[in-house]
Amino acid sequence: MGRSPCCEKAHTNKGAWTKEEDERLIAHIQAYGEGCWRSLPKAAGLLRCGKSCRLRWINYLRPDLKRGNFTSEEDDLIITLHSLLGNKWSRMARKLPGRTDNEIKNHWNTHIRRKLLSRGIDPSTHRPIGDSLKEKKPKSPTLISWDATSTDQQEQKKLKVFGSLESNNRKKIFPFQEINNNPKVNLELQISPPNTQNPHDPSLAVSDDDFLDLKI
DNA sequence: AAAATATCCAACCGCTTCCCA
DNA sequence: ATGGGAAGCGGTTGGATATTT
Repeated sequence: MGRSPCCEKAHTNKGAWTKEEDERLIAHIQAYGEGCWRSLPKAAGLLRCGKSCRLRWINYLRPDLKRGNFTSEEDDLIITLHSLLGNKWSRMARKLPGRTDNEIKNHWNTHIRRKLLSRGIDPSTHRPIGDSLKEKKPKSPTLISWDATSTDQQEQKKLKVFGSLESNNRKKIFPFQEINNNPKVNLELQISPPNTQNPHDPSLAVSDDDFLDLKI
């Protein structure tokens, strides 16, 4: 007794979308808006599962998508966000307007991971590979550091970021100390895990999104 | 020029979370 | 409080394209 499938799979198309399918989906969403993905395919005259329609729209057809190559600033932001969030691609996408979670995930796996590895940095821990092997458990607060030395400009600049939360008095404090103005190169982050729950007053809970409301 | 291999990324799958009756 | 359906999310796959041999 499994769960009922999200859609009738017997008569649905799979694989790459055709131009006509794209046009149908765009026309339908322009007319009726997003949402109700389960019923959308039938209403739009598409032989697709609702999930597939949603994905196609979000990852490819949405008019606000940026597309094209990632800038080095976007790369840096992704690295920073990944060090804070891990593989929370959709959360990262919220901080990168015009980019989708899928796009960021693919870019991470194909470009950024390799870039970090070539610099001797473990992409999952953001620590030098040697350190990652030596230390099994990071102490709290977690220190994340990496060397992103720019070889072309021979810049040696550092940004230190200190984040902290104060839940007792309804204040969130993020004293970010920028030692230099260029976050592209040697970057060290010191973070503490967000205090997402206060047993005494749930209204004081701070979301990870609040914690990440950084100006990087 | 052809075959083999590597890379990229759109799309799928299945699990989790959210929401509402 | 709870169960079920819908949406969201992240890991993975597979096909198209690029590069190398």
